[in-house]
Amino acid sequence: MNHDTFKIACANCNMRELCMPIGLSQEELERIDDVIGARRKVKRGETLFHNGEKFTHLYAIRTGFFKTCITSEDGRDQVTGFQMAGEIIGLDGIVNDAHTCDAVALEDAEICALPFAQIENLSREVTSLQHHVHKIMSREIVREHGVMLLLGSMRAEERLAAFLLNLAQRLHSRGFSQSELVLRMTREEIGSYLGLKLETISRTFSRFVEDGIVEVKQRHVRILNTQALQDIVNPR
Amino acid sequence: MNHDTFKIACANCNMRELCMPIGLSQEELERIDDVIGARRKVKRGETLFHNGEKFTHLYAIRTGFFKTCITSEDGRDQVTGFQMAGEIIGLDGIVNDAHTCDAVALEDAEICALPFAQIENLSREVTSLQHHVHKIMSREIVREHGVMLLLGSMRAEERLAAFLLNLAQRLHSRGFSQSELVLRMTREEIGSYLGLKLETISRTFSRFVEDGIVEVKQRHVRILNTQALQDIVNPR
DNA sequence: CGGGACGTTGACGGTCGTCAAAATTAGTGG
DNA sequence: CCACTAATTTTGACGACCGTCAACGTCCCG
Repeated sequence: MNHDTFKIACANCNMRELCMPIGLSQEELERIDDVIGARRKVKRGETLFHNGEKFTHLYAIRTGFFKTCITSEDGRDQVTGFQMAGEIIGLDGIVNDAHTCDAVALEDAEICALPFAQIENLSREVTSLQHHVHKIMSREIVREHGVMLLLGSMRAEERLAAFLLNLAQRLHSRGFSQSELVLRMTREEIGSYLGLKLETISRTFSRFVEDGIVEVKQRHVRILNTQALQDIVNPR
Repeated sequence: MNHDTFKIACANCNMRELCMPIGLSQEELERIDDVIGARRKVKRGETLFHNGEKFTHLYAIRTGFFKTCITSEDGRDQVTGFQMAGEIIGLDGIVNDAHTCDAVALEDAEICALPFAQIENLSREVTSLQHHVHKIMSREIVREHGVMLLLGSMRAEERLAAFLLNLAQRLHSRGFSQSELVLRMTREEIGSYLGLKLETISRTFSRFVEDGIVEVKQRHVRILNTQALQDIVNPR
């Protein structure tokens, strides 16, 4: 491995509360530290893992921003999610010991590689870790249910509004502004995630701007009227 | 509880290979038996659990057919999946200790209630059970990725073709015919799952019949040309 | 400063949703 | 067992929404 690797103790990691169970004892934290193989930098555009690759690790995002996407046999592409600091990716690989999607960094990122076999070992002894792993997987299932609702029953405006609100909320919970966000992905990637074409994304942004709901300057978005976005998602 | 409950040993259950890890020792099988609370009958139209209900059990389907569906605040409805014998439902409830969807029996069914706390306990000791639980959750995540691809990038014909092939394949792996199937759900429920209106489902069925790809008599469907369906899903 | 990736906007057409009516089936109670 | 009602399905006409194609504009990076 000539990757750029390094190591920081979980106890010193500011993402701890997000990716690890809270309420661990000092001893348990140290044991988890042993599990963590290495931190690694991933440059913008590089893939962390790709479809078909053997599954060995989960990855906790320390900094940066990723997309995961699948490609069907006939070349159709679908972004299945955007992930940011504190989130875990690679869960899809467990079932068949191989990843079924690509994880691509949309900006320079740092990740912790977590050897899954060791996570299973340790979670047999540390109950809170075991439960945490179950929760992370369940959370992903629930998130995808939400995406199915969005893709199955919402119109373009509703999808984009829901997308912006979700992104803003996640950034806010990480200490960023809840009204100002920088999109790390292209219009095409947003469209792929939302089941729309890039032109529709662009047009819908323009309509939001006309209506004074957001300001858009390239990938910089400022939400001027959160309530209006919520009303679009949840019309009465 | 005045539910209609009963109990059959896992060792005697013909669904064992589907819902439980293979290669368990006799002793391990017996311990899993202790975990299983009770089998229960669920009549057509009844719900096994519903949105908001406290999460305590996973459910293994022994016989019958279920749908799971979520409802958004403004009343939008989305079927998130159809489940049949051998499949596990309720995984969405883990993350917040409450179910986030309804599970409704589409035909009379029998299920095994699996107290999740006991599953966690036992899977700390039985490695193969632990790994099996992880695989089941990962499989659900991968399945949902597939649905996202379908909802995000396929046209009506492609969605329905993919749906029929998936159903036929799952029934076939359970020993049923791979060309003859009985739909347990309405056109509206198919439409909700596929992100289409019931009229579109009906029309698309009619087109398949015109093209000699399937025979449809109400909910009885006979697939006459599997290859044609595959070509629709995966155009070259 | 120049080229390529990305984004915006317009015109037009197709797919699917909406509304409506009729046909068929399933369910219920007498 | 039959009659009656409710539920489901089919089919048609029409329109809205979004995709397609095309041209142009903008930004970023070497």
